[in-house]
Amino acid sequence: MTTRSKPGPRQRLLDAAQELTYREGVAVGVDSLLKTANVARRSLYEHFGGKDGLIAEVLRRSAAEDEAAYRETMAAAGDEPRARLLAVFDRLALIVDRADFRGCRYLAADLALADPEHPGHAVTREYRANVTALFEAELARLGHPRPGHAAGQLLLVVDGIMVAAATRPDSDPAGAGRELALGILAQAGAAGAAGAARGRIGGGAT
Amino acid sequence: MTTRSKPGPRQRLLDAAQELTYREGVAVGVDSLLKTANVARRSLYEHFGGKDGLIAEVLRRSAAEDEAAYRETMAAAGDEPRARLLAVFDRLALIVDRADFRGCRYLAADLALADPEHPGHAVTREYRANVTALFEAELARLGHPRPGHAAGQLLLVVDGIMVAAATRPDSDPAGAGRELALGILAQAGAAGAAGAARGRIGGGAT
DNA sequence: TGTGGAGTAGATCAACCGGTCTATATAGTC
DNA sequence: GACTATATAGACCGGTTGATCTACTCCACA
Repeated sequence: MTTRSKPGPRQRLLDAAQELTYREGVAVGVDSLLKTANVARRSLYEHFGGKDGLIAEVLRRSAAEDEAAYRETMAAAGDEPRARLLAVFDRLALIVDRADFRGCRYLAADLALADPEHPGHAVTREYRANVTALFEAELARLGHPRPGHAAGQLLLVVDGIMVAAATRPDSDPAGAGRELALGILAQAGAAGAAGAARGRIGGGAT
Repeated sequence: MTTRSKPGPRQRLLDAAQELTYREGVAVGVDSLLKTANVARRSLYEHFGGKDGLIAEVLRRSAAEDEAAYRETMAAAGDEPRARLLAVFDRLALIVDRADFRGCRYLAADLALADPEHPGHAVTREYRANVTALFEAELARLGHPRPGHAAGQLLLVVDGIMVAAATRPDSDPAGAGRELALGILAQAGAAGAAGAARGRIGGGAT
């Protein structure tokens, strides 16, 4: 838009697609993408090979950005693992309350891309694995007895927050989810102090 | 399938659509629905007014069935509210592990139906409200200090289980979710014992 | 100067979409 | 037996989809 060193068709297309596929879903028409990006039809097929390639690339870029945002959020919260993890949920509360929030892009993509061979699925899978690993590292530092399990639980809560925020925003999903996260983190505190006092802690493999 | 008093086109169409829209999403083509149901094209428009009407009706029927399943599960678990609620998550573990599990039908429908005025959205909204109410009633009986809030949390966990099971089934989502549910119920136990002995805790209204 | 790659504009394509139509067949009822 | 409801079969419609193709413009660089 601004007359600033013209970003080039590829960039414009990625920008437009990133926004449109989130707002309207990955089922947006190619024409709509081209028109929004002010890009010739041919450029799409030159740069991305087709709509599927563009969508996959958009998911890749989004995932990289979101992962970076996770890291930044945690970095800004200091060194204490507990504070770093809670900061994630505080940030989630802000995201979810934004007027343009429309749910989780990756979940929507997975549900909308019927073909299980679509390259987008691999991207979303890796994204989730990376976020889980991020959680797990903090939980391990926190001394949680089952960091891998708890990381999965945290991601489950994150997923639940996103879904609840998208489908019934009145229920304060972020607040409810944060409380659940607190419960997960509390197990680390209890286990750290009292060991296996609660008894349920089985094979603690990652 | 059995040659049993021919279910009629309307019923056949509903049956086929209920299965196909779950397996392939609500974006299935009309032709595919008609062919699977062995129903004439015209019958669809006679009975449901169009594809949207059929989808809405399928969602209504599914919601009624699923609500009934919730009630039956709880009824089969006896009278104890805690056992009744945990039975829901035990059943969820079975559902999620079935080979034909493909995520939450209602969430997928909400994400796929771009038009916010689509009649399907009202159905899914009511379904979620009904399930929440079901949870809330048990939590209130359990003496939970914030049954409405906790019910929202339980539904958040249910949503999280469904999403996690659909997107990363290796993470034992049902087990992880059940533990979270236990934590929510535990709050009732703690508050219930103290609250019942000392009198009511604030905000006890539904 | 001029050549070639990149981008644009847009016609065109086959396939498919949901929906309407006519014609025909079947079943139940007076 | 005739009438009417309902269902079937399938041609047909306009619109849209993603994709291919040609023709033209533009600009950097040799």
